[in-house]
Amino acid sequence: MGTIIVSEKCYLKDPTQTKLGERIISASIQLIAELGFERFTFKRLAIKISSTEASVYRYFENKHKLLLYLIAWYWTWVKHRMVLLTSNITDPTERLQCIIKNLCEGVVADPNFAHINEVDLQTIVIAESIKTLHTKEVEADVKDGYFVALKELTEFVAQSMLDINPKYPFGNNLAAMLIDNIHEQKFNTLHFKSLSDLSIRKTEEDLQLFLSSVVFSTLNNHNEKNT
Amino acid sequence: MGTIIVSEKCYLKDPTQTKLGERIISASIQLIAELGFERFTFKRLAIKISSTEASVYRYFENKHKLLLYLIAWYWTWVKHRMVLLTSNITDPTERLQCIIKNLCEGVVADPNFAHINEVDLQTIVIAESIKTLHTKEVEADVKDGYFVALKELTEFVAQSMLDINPKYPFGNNLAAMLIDNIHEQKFNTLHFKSLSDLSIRKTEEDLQLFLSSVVFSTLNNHNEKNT
DNA sequence: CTATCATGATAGCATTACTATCATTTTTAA
DNA sequence: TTAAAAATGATAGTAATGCTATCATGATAG
Repeated sequence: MGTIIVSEKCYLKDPTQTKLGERIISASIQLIAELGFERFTFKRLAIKISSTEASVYRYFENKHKLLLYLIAWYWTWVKHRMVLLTSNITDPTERLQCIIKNLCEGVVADPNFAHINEVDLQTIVIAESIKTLHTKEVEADVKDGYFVALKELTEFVAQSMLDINPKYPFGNNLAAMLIDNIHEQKFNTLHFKSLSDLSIRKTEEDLQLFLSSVVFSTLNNHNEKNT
Repeated sequence: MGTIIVSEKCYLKDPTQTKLGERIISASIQLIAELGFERFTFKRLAIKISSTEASVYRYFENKHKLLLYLIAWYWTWVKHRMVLLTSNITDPTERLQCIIKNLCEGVVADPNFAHINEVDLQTIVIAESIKTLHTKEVEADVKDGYFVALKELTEFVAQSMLDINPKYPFGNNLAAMLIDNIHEQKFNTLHFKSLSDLSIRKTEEDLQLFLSSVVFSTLNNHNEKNT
């Protein structure tokens, strides 16, 4: 059993500590993936887990906070695996290749977390995560630490880029672009096909090809200019 | 007086044809920019223009359709200006430079459309446009033509990229990434600073530097591989 | 075995998203 | 000029949503 620790700010009562809490997490992932965040309500969730709205509110202030929790969990989990996966790769280029490959690939269920369906969770992140950022409260939410997981992953990726080209001035932007665009491209390929040339059969392969070419071309080209 | 034609699907009654329609558009731009789309309601809008909820509903089915209308207007306007601006540039590289520059720059009020505040409208597009795509109904909305304006702009940009390198296989993806990422980077620089290295003083200049380096490096690097 | 805590059950309230109806004003066309 | 038609205003109402409050019940921990 692994443990992913999510900022306490997201919840009123830690859902990992009780049976009900685990049911809330498990069912909300299923429901949000199925209905989309707009149609998801605590009422529906309560019915699904044979509990009550009031009980759900004892764990999460509102559905926005619950979504923040799920997405923070996801990025913490992704970053954790990313660090493990790349820890013994010494060549910076090889490491960044590995990072991009893994970000592009669809996740598979992680047996360490029985009550979390990582595949559905990734579906949620692809479709909904941008909505947690694009709010009027985003600055307060950033300050409150709701996005540390995403920030740490971005910093990790940015650092791996700077390992290849220490003089590159926009590491954070390129890393943020990479992480964000993976979802955009996947989303477009699925739902807005005319904006994408990626093959539907091997989307992830093509995506990796596309994005690593963008990233490495940019990093290397800047190198040339400076040497 | 210019004219921007937006898909009829967006409205029940054409807002450009009446005084009340123009007041609805004008005030909704102001209100959404000010409150954000979530807190914006037809009730509030009606009060602002000294009219009634019922009257607003006679023009737009719901606030989602109104947002689709505003965003379609914006992209139609941007593409229109982009085509004009680049029509007499023959050198493909110069043309793409000009496109990127103009996409990165903040807009200024267009005297041709007195009742539309283009600056506020751009604020809305930066903050909210992604939400019109990330819905469960997106495929139906794409089919219904709500996004033709964005699609046409993307195709135009993609074509300009292929003019530089006809063999580049991901023109639509690179163009979509460019258009989308402009907003993401601006948004991050304003509201999630640790994800961005762009200077706050000259964000647009830096953004242009960053994005044109990404785009041209990618296009040229692919060239090298193929020659 | 009792005090505390987690949950369930139920009620209720304010806001939102929308529809319906009818009165009034404005426009248009004979 | 006037009657019909169209646009808007005024008002009401309904269902769903987001959230809070209260009290009962059942588990559990000291």
